[in-house]
Amino acid sequence: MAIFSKTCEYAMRAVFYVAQRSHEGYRVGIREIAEHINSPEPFLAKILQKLSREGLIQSVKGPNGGFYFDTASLNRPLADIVTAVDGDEIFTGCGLGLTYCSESNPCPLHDEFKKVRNQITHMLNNTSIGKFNMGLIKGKFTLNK
Amino acid sequence: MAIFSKTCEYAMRAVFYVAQRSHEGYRVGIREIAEHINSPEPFLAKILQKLSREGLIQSVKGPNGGFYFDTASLNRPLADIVTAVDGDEIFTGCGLGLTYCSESNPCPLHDEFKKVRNQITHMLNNTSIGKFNMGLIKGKFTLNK
DNA sequence: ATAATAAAAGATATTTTTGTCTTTTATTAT
DNA sequence: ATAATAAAAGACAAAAATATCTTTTATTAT
Repeated sequence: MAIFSKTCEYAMRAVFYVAQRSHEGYRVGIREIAEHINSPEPFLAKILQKLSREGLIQSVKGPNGGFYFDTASLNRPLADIVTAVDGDEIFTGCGLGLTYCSESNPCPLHDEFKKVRNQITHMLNNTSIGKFNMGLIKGKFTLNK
Repeated sequence: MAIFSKTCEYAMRAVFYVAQRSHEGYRVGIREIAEHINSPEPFLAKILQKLSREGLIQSVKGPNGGFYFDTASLNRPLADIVTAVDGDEIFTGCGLGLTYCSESNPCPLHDEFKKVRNQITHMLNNTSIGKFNMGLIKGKFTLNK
């Protein structure tokens, strides 16, 4: 088991790729995205449709259409993508899966697990969708395989 | 999506419960465990069978039988349970699900995600199976719902 | 030895996640 | 207006995770 679902992994990779291409002035078709982030094209399409419906990514149909990010969207935190796709369980859930685990009624792992959750929350809130554009353009980072 | 699989959550809760009862000198039947940690009994049985096969938990069949931990097992880290049940992806996997992500070929989240993984690894390696026995006996912690 | 107990093992079922295919709708260029 | 393009939507399929049921095996107490 990975931390994020496949769906969420694909979403994050796609978002970084589209952000980079947006930064370079392009819109990107679903095929190009899927190829570059190594994901199943029709499945990724579903994911991006969902993000699009929620206004997290922009898209236009037709020739020269595709997905892109406007400036406002580029500045959104990655956390918004994760929440849209996987919900907020990762930010708030109990490590042992206990619904009623809380400060006043803690599970054994509560205190230590809170640190993990906080780290994840910090990571996702402090990473904007466009944060890695330059790094990606310069080939500093990988997004496929 | 939670951090750990349902299977793993049940395993961790069960292990803490059995440890506590072991500490009090009892063996515990699968029904009692399932009731106290609020998990489906036959499914939990499968999980404990697996842990038993790997020698992580002790069991005896027949009257007065059940699951328990010997002293050596009580001192094992929770990480061993997680690994047995969910594998080691949570300790080593890339946040974006990239197989070839590494120090030399990092994904955009690599550095930040490493901190998350380290926190999880630390938590699971520094939590022994028997660590919360007294806290559980004194009612300081919850394991059900 | 026998009966009762409880885990182990095997087979099966359901649900969720992941993945695919087809049709429709919107946009653009001609 | 028409044809070409590309996303949106809907229906469907496969795989994995979760859950259940039945039979077998080992142990204990009588």
